[in-house]
Amino acid sequence: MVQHDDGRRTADERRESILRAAAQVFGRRGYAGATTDQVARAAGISQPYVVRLFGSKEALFLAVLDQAKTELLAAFRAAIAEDRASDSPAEHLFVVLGDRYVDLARERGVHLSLLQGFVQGAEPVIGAAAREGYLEIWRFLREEAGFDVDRARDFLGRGMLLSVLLAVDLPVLDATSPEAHELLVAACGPKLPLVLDAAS
Amino acid sequence: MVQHDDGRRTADERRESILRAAAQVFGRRGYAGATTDQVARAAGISQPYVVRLFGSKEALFLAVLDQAKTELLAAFRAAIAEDRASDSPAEHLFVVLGDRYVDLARERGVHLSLLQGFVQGAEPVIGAAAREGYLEIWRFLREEAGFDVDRARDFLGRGMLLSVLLAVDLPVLDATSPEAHELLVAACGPKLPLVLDAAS
DNA sequence: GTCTGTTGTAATCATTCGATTACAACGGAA
DNA sequence: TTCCGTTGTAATCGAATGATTACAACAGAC
Repeated sequence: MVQHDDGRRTADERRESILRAAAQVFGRRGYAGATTDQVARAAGISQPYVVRLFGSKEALFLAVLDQAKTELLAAFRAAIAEDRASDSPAEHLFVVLGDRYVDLARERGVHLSLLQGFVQGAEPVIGAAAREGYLEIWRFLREEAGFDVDRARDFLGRGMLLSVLLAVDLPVLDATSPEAHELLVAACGPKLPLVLDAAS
Repeated sequence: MVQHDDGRRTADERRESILRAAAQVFGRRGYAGATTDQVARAAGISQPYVVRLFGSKEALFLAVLDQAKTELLAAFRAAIAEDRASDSPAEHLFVVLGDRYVDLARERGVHLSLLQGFVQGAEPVIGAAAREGYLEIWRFLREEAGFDVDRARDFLGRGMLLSVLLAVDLPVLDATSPEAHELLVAACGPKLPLVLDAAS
């Protein structure tokens, strides 16, 4: 048209920024609640282009889930590698991985989009992918992290608690509600400030 | 029309059955993913009547959330009353309330609709109600159940874990995946059979 | 029997949203 | 320059959906 294109990117670059934008939008609104147009605006492109680069809204959501799961496991594996290097007590791994999980809150959208996927168990395609992803995380905790059943369960429980607190957006009440603050401290520990300014 | 009405109920009775149906539908599909028509069919009435008896889809969802929270707290308070009657160690309350929480899985929709509410923190009205509900549960654990911060956090973590497992519908993999079974046993304990046939 | 308030639905409306189509602009190769 | 594949959008379509309206059927009061 009138103005020349000064923002041309390769399709792969576009797909990456769409994935980042979609993780935010799906994470906050959920699969059904989010629109491809919201994703498009967040990525700075038009709605039809989002659909064309991923085929469908469902395919985009599956890609978001896969990327979130991949990032999560990559962060965990990196933490294990470091932990193995410095010889620390085996028990320490529980804390180290927990810290990494909280750190991921900075990566807006990882926890939230994963949880939004888990909550879609009734969807035929998405539900199956979400279940498989959940099992993959469980398998990681049991086999690669070496947690026994009880420890893996406790770890997962702590993780689900933090994820739900982020999803319900409890950080917005941190300053005004002492109980909310108490709960957030209990869930995040000393890393609460990090979570709080990631949420704002 | 041709067939005479043989199913007339009072408006309050209708509201109750709509609430039960809506807890199921919203619980499985989520707020945005569920339609008022699906709720209507599940309740055996027409879609416009659902809207008229509750004003709007949003108001219906808020009513579902409130009812689920009320049922949850009522079950907990009943358990505490029984526990206080028989003199049991204070530590035992953690197990007793946990059992009640798992028992609620029989009441299809309580866990799921609550979780679907928590996941809607970005919605202005629903998000605020969900946060308030979450704090109310936390307050209960701290004040009425008398849990210290760590115990309350662990309890809530166990609860969120179970809720997410139900939401992702992991029970459908129990028979075919040993890992899924292991995870379900870890989360439900000996009450797993109860959860499994509630899910089918 | 008639009148009135309650229960309930069929029809329909306006909006939203994912997807499709047609087309434009740019870039590199020949 | 000409051509063609890639990147991108405007316009639009059709289906789904929450809500509204108009109306029907029944129950109880009188």
